[in-house]
Amino acid sequence: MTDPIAEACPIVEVLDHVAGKWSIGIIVAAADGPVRFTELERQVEGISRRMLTLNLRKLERDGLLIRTVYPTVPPRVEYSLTDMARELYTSLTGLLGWAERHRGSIAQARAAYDAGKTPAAV
Amino acid sequence: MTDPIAEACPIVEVLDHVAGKWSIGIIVAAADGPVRFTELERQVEGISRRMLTLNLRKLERDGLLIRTVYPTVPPRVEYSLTDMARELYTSLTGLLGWAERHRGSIAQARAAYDAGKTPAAV
DNA sequence: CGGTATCCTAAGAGATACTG
DNA sequence: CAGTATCTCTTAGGATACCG
Repeated sequence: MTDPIAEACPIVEVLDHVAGKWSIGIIVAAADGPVRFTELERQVEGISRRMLTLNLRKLERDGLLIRTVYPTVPPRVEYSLTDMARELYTSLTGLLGWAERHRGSIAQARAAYDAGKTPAAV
Repeated sequence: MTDPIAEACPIVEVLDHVAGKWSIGIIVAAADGPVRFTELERQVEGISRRMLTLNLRKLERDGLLIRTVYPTVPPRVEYSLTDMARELYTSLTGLLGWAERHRGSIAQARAAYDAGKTPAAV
């Protein structure tokens, strides 16, 4: 089975974890150095505390994030990317770049598509 | 705002459409030529008819797929990638490659993570 | 500060019968 | 063949109060 489609299927599981709405934001936010929980909460805009925690755990479990706890008086927890995640970040930026370049076209395509459907409410 | 995080946020919307569990499979399946509905139903394994339709519409709306209907006696509908989508496919293969290279490590990381948590049920 | 725990709503997703 | 319509169940996700 060198068939790319057959290969893709289980991989999509992996991608599902990695390319999730929030995962990408978290990875990007952690890309340039260790980040603390509250920093993430601020930087990954729109995320709720719950979702942040869940995604953080998921990424940690998948071996993409390292969670370091400093047992100081005000607790300090830092998240940093593993090498694997850094490599992913590279691929991600490709995707990010694509999205950036084409989001205008996508918005236009949507508008055009909708224009051809909705007003047909004869 | 050259801040990559701030930039990433609206883009994630785009990615959300494009990097969805099924979208990737569909794009990959359509990458090497026009594909028919039933072909997709078979190739994107595990997808339900409903989800296939919904995702197909979504991708068409975003200007990533072109839907061509041949008004023949048995209806024939073909889906093919737009140039934009082909470009995306390139970025996607990068991600796919990453996932392929690391899924073993990810599985291991998961096992290790779980091993350190679950048996602690003292 | 860095989370859990809890509650609730909306969206995602499967199955499948029906239709032009 | 290529969908649509429906029904149902499971998650994703938001809000927020509380705790070590």
